Parts: sequence; structure tokens; C-alpha cells
Amino acid sequence: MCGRYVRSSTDELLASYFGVSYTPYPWTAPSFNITPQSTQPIIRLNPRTHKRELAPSRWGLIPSWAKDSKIGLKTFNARSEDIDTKPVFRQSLKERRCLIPADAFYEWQKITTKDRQPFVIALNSRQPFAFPGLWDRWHDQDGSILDTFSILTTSANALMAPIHDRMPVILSPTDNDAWLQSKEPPLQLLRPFDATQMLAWPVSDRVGNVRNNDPTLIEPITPRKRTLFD
DNA sequence: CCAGACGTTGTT
DNA sequence: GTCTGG
DNA sequence: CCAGACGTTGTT
DNA sequence: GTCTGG
Repeated sequence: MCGRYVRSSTDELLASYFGVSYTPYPWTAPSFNITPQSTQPIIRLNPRTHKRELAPSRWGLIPSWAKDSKIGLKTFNARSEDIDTKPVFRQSLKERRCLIPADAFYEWQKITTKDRQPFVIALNSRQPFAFPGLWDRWHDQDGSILDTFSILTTSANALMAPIHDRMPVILSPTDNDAWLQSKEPPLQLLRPFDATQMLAWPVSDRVGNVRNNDPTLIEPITPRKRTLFD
């Protein structure tokens, strides 16, 4: 997992969809090619007020006790199957769950050893949705604060299986609140999404270059290679 | 007991 | 902070 | 994300 | 130009 995520809606739309107020900070520009180590808006409960807020956070969770930040290079995803056994996620699972808004994500299908075909995956409805996530706050040596997050993954459903063996968990809109608010972590929500409610289509290799970030990245193409869908 | 690790995927 | 391995 | 590297051999 | 490492 898990390709790169795409967020093609404007932040105003996403914010209103998820019931959080929109603040036009620089980090809220629409993204079409979201990558680990980049800063993204997440939805969380404010640690003091316990109200929902949209907050900038870097993809790749660094636990508060980390001596240095490089553990964040390997925590962009968290496996939901055994999430409650991992020290690195334990406190965040209990106290700092979050939502990562998106309206699609990318995944790469392996064609040969070196050759891969990127796909966009979205809901039939083309509605926005949320990945369940965990976040934590880390203080670097200068004392400056860095908020970071991980996205929960699960096994591939029937739609994803031809593309990849893992996929991000997608929450039903009606479950978003439970993920944020439940006293105990609602692990039963961490399951593959209904495959009949999802679509996938091939897109240009340009998505593989992180510098490309424009709306044409998610336009369908004719696959250059024979894929498992052919 | 304490030292050392703590994570995931494979285009993250 | 919390767990594992020695 | 982007700075920085970008090589070879491995029984010769 | 493309890949890797942090």
C-alpha cells in the first residue's frame, strides 16, 4: 500500500461535507498528488475543546516519544489487522483518532517486475469520503511542534484485488463520527469497503512524478500495457 | 531488569 | 510510552 | 516532498 | 532524466 492519495475537490467543499469550518491557510490548496511527508488537512477532535477541527498534519506518524523523526518514514500506513498490538500506535489509537478527507486515491498495478500501471480509485457516487487515521504530536529538538498522521489499511476487496493486495480503509459517512468519538477504538469499522460501490480506472504515468499536481492526473487513459482487467 | 526497538510497502 | 528479547 | 546521487565487483 | 533517502 498505498499509492498516493488524491484530493481533487476544493477544501471549501470538503470542509462543508465533513462539517468543519474552512480556513484558507496556504496548506489547504487542492492536491491531486498527495504523498508521504507532505502536509495535509486532517479532521480531528481538538485536544482541548474536543470540537472537530481541520488541522495541518504531516503524513507519517512520529510518536511523541521518538528521539528522531525518521520513524515517520515507515508509519504512513498502519495495518488495521494488528493495530492494537503496536507500541508505536497504542496511545494514538486510544486518544488521537482522526479522519483524512479524500475523494479518490491512487494505486499501482504491477505489470512486470519494473512496469506498473497507475489507477485512480473512487466511489461510484463520486462523493468525498474519509480514511480513518491516527495522529500524534512530536516536539523536535528546537521545541517546535509537529503533528503527524497514519492511514489505516486493510486487505483488498474484489475491486482492488487485481490491482494490489492492500487498500486503505474507507469509512462509511455514517461511521465517521464513531471513529472520532468512541471511547474505545471501534476496530470493527476497519474492514474493506463494499467493492460494488467503488470504481477504478487507469491514469497516466505522470502521477508517478511527485512534482505533477494538476487535475489531468485523474483523467482516464487507455492503458499502455495489458492489465489484469483486460 | 534493562537495552533496544517500536513501521509499512514495495511508485507508501 | 510500551513491549520484547536476552 | 525534494536534495542529492547517478559506479563496479561479487570465483576473472 | 530518474531514483533514493530522509
